[in-house]
Amino acid sequence: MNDKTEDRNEGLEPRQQAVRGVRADAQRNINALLQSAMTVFATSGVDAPVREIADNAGVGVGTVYRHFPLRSDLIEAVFRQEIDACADAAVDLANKYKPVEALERWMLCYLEFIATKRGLAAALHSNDPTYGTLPICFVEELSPALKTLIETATAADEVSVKITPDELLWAVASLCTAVDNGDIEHAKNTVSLLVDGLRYRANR
Amino acid sequence: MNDKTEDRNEGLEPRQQAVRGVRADAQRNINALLQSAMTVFATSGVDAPVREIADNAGVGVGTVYRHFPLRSDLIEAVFRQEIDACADAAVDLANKYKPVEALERWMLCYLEFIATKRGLAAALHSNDPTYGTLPICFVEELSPALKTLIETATAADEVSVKITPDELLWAVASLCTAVDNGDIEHAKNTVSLLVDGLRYRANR
DNA sequence: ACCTGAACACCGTTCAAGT
DNA sequence: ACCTGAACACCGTTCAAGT
Repeated sequence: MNDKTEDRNEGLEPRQQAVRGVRADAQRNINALLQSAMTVFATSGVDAPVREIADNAGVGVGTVYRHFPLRSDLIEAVFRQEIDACADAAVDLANKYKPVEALERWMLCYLEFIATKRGLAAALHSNDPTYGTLPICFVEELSPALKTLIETATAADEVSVKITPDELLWAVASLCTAVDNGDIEHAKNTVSLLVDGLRYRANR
Repeated sequence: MNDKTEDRNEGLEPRQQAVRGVRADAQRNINALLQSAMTVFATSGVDAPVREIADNAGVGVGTVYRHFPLRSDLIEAVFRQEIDACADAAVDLANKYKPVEALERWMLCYLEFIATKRGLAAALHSNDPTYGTLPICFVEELSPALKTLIETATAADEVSVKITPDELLWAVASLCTAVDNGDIEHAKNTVSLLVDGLRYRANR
C-alpha cells in the first residue's frame, strides 16, 4: 500500500517517536530512553542525573547524548504530546466559554501542566545552555494559541490592556517556579488575580 | 567607659559584622568573606562556586564552611542591610502615598531588590537544604512590613480581596526568577497588573 | 552507525594535620 | 580556636575502543 517502508511504524507506545532511517537497535534505545525519562522526570524532576536516566533505560550515558544532545531535547520529546494538548485546549475553551473566561481557564490549564512537572518551571528560566532551546520550543508552539485568546477577549472589549502572549506565558511559568515547595492553589489564585487586572483596566 | 571590651568594634566597613568573642584573625576572615561574597555574587550570582568566594577572600574553603555553614547564611549576611532597607521603605511609602499606591510601590521596590541580584529569586525557591533558611529569613522580616500596607489599603477600601503578605512576597519573588534572562520591565508590569487585580475586586 | 563506560572537569563538603 | 587544602562524592560531558 505504501512504498515508503521507513515510516511503517504503527503500534508504537504513546510517547515513542519514530525517526526515519535509524537502525532498529537505535530506535529501541530511543524508545527506552523516552520511557525512562518520563518515569525519572516524574520521580526526580526534569533535572535528574543523566546517569539515572541512562541506567533506568539500560543504556550507556553516551547513548543519551547521542540521541538527545541537549537535555531540552529529551524534555521536549517527553512532553511534546502534552504541549500539543495544551495548544489544542485553547480552541476548545474558546468555543465553550466567553472570551475572558476562556483566557483565564487556559492560563490555569497551562499552569497546571507546568506546575505538575517538577523542575520544569525552573528549567524554562535557566541560563544553562543545555536547556537553551526549551523556552523557544514552548513559546513557539503555545504563543499563537494564546494570541488568539487574547485577541478575541480584546475584540469583545473584555480586555483592553495591551499584553503580549509571551508576557503571559512567561508570567505563568514564573509563578510555577515556587510551586514545588508550596501549594498550587496559591499560584492559581495569583493567575486569576492577574486576569482580574486585565479586566479592571478594561473598565476604566 | 565600657567594661565589655569585646564589643568595641566601631569603624567597621559597611557590610561587616562584629561577633562577640571571636579571635581577631577569624573576624578578619569573616569580613574578607563578606566583602568577597558581595563582589562574587554581583558578578557570578549567588550560586557562585564556594571556591571562587574563598579564593577571592584569600582563605581556604574550610573557613567558609566554618563561619557560614549554609550558603543561605552568607547570602543573608551580605544582603541584610538591603533587606532592612526594604522593610523600612514600607513605612516611608505609607506616609507619602495613598494606600494602594504605597502597596504597589513597595512591591515594585521589593521586586527591584530581588531582581537585581542574579540567582537570588531562584535561591528563594530552591529545595536545596543549603538554601533552606533563606526564604524564612526574608519572609520573617518583610512579611510584617507588607502586612501593614495591605491592612491599611484594606481599611481604606482600596483593596478588598483577601490576600496574605506571604502570598504577595511569594508572587513577586516568583516573577523575578525569569528576570535574569529577560527584561525587568515585564516583571514590573505584571506586578502592577496584579495590584490592579486587587483593586478590581474591591470595586465589584 | 551505533554503543559502552572509563576518564576528565567541576563543584560541594568534610576532616586530618597543622598553627 | 581556627585555618588549610587534600580527599571524597557526585554529576555533566567526551571520546577511544569495541560491535
